[in-house]
Amino acid sequence: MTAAATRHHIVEAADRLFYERGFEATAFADIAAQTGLSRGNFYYHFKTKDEILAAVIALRLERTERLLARWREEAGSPREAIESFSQMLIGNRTEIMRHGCPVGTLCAELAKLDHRALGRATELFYLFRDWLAGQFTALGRRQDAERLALHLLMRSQGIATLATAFRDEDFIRREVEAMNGWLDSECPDTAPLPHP
Amino acid sequence: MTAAATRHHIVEAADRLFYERGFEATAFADIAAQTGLSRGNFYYHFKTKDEILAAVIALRLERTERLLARWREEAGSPREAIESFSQMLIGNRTEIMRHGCPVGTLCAELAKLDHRALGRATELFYLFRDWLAGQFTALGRRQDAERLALHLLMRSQGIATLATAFRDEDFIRREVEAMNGWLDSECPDTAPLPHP
DNA sequence: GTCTATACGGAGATAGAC
DNA sequence: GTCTATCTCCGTATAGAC
Repeated sequence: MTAAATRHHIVEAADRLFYERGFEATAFADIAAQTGLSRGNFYYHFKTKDEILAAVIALRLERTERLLARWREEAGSPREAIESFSQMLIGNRTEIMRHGCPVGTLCAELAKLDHRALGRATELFYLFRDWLAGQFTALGRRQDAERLALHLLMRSQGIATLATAFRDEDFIRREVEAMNGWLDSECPDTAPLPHP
Repeated sequence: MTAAATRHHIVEAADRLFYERGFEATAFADIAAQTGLSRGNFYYHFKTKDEILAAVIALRLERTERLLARWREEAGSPREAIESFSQMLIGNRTEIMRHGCPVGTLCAELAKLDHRALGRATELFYLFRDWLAGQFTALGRRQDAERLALHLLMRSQGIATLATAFRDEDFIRREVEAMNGWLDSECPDTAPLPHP
């Protein structure tokens, strides 16, 4: 295996563990168990645990950019693109009920740790915000596109947090419905036709 | 100092530190520094760190019950009582921007740790939910009181999470306004009169 | 009740063989 | 590049003096 491949392997395992258990609670031993590598080997690829965190955030940023690009390509309209966002909560409901939103929980943990990487992690939110704002702009809401985008982000975070505490799948579905209803009321001309 | 007083002193310090830094990231040494007690002394009052956590959650449950009772007493109407809830986000904005919501971030951390105390921590959410549902019932919305209550809780969590990541006070104020606007639309007959 | 001293394990990190 | 062995520090928890 090449160095780059091993490195990527480590980052992928860390990515999942940081999400499932949290950054601090994840030990090198956990990553070692996941990857089948020895602890000592990590230090050939990363000098510190913080460097692994930085690589994980970079990976998430790349993936998020690709995801958003795909949503835009596959959507027939900005409205449909936005609904890809809200549908994500349903598609990922199992993981969300167990570990919350990967972005929100990482930022929350880093904020408490007063960790220097918080700013970088917040970039993940900015990606979603700017992408959503772009869709609202395309819907003719250029003036308040950012406000609308942040409102959707806010709702997604609230849904994820409560879903984790309550472990309630119906709650997620109901609130995603309400989110789409809010979209209808804000952008009525884009609302999908009701079923006949 | 009596044993009960010392115990309470420990729990209060742990309460603050668990909120500010998180449960796992808080060490006995931190609590010792806060209280002026020695590490060894803790074990006279609590057998394990988990017992301190249980005591912290119990303290928060008591305090929350008292807070909700006070809100109800001081409010001139159920609608005013509900607005005490949304106003809390503004009153506590500084702490929220630094450490998030004490309830949401604790539940999120315990969920990731797969900690047995998660259920007990979730009781904090249930207190707010049931209290809010009670206000909606008093407003004549008995049928969907719980749904409305969870929606408000959801928004409070989303606001807190984004406020922590973005460190944006204006965002909080704007979303609290939107929250009150949502209240107006759901319970129009209770809406306060617009300023003349 | 509170202290000091200490056990014990696990964390991140390093050194050097292969 | 990857391993094993090891270092050091810090975490929770215990023992026992006062």
